[in-house]
Amino acid sequence: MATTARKFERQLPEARRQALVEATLACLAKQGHGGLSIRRISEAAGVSVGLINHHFPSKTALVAEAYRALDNRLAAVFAGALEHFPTEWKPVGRKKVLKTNTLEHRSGSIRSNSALAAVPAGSSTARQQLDRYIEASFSAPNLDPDILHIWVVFWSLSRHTPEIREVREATYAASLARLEALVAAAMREVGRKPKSAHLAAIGLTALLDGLWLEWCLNPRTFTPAEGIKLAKAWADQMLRG
Amino acid sequence: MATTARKFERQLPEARRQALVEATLACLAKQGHGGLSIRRISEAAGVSVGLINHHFPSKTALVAEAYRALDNRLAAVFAGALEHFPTEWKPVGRKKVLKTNTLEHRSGSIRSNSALAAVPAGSSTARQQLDRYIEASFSAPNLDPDILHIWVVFWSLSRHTPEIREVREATYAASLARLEALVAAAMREVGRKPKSAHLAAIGLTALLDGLWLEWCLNPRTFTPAEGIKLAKAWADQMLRG
DNA sequence: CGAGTAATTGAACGAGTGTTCAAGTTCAAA
DNA sequence: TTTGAACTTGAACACTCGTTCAATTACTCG
Repeated sequence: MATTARKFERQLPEARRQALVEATLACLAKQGHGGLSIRRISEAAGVSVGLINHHFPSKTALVAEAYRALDNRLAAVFAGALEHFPTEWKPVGRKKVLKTNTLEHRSGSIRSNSALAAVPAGSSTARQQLDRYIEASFSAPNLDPDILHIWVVFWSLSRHTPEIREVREATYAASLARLEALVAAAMREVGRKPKSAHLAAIGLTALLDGLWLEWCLNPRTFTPAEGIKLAKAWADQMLRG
Repeated sequence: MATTARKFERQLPEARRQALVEATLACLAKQGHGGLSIRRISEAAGVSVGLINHHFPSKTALVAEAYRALDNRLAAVFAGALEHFPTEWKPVGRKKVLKTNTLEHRSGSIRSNSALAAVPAGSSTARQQLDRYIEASFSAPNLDPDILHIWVVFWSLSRHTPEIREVREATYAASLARLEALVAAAMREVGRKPKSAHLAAIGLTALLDGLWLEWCLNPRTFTPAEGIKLAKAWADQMLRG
């Protein structure tokens, strides 16, 4: 009588780890800091409480992994948004037809950041890519209060949890380096020396983070279009000196 | 035999509430989110666990009160920084001697925000006050990683805790209104209509919050002087359009 | 001084925490 | 079909959590 009724399904460690990371992000999005409990996460993943510590040395390690996963996803979305302007040398005088479109993202795949790093000096598209970057910051799937709030929780954890702090340090440095390269390229386009690119990238990141923060806590404060306007105004000023 | 050895000291509810709020902020600064426990706070305040719920209906109410207290303190520091430029009509051509000084603040007193609201249209000091505001953002006692991090914890709580959310909403609105008045006054000084003052104030607040966030998580990213430079560059751009 | 008010204590409660680990189950390889 | 490695379970452990409340203490007022 129903001898084939399995009580659970074995999975490869890699797949299970990924599912647990996904469940962690889901709990975080739904309940914020309060969602970060072994029992809530294991229930969301449909597994028992003991399984988490079989695949991760500690809860903190799982959270750190979730941080990395979310950052990878964000970087992929940005890279995808930038790829819509191919970084070729030939097609220069291209009109900005794509500007008004809502972006479409492949949200799953984790792709290399080569698109940003490969921005050639003097390319006529760097500024357009910068605009793309800004527009992607205020478009789906990034502009989701639940998702944005996850960053706030990670930030609040990073100060007193070394493992989380290390992830934040590394991901921030990588993200800043990519943006700095883009800013430097845009500066060269307008004939400026990219001396201040580093600080300018820090400022733009801070502005975007600050707008994200406010918008996720109260989306009625400003519209996405206004956010884009503010960030582009910053970019303008950046490129003028 | 020492019959006068009191086991505890009675205090007026108001004083005790204030002490508990202070202990809450101290725990928050020292341990972040993990410091928000009845036992830790009561120990820091030197009282028993039961006393908190005698003076506050719930832990959340105490945290909300601590939020309000911290915001009041911040507003007082800003108001104090602005008062160093008296809002008189007479002394116009004043040189900017005070620019390089490190600020001194009276950190305790909670004063009205009339200083900011009273900025007269066409006053020659509005832009200087704006600079003062920015400088105060990156000077003691504001620029303390432990203190700045408290804001991050409050932000992380505000999304899923209605009582905290209400405090954030109210304090943000008030702070934004003050800054907007200052920005509008500075715009009028340079002959611009203050139409965009509201959005500009949102942007400046976001930039400052974003810089605070990054600096408190990793003070090595940029120096306070660089933070001031970035914010003033934003102000410049703001006043040009 | 003696009585009343209320600030304060601290044990107790029930629920939730992350982690451990022996026992059970699945599935691929022999 | 049997073996065995390891993925999975869930009870158990030793906490910590916020809150309650009867008892105690301090101080004021009459």
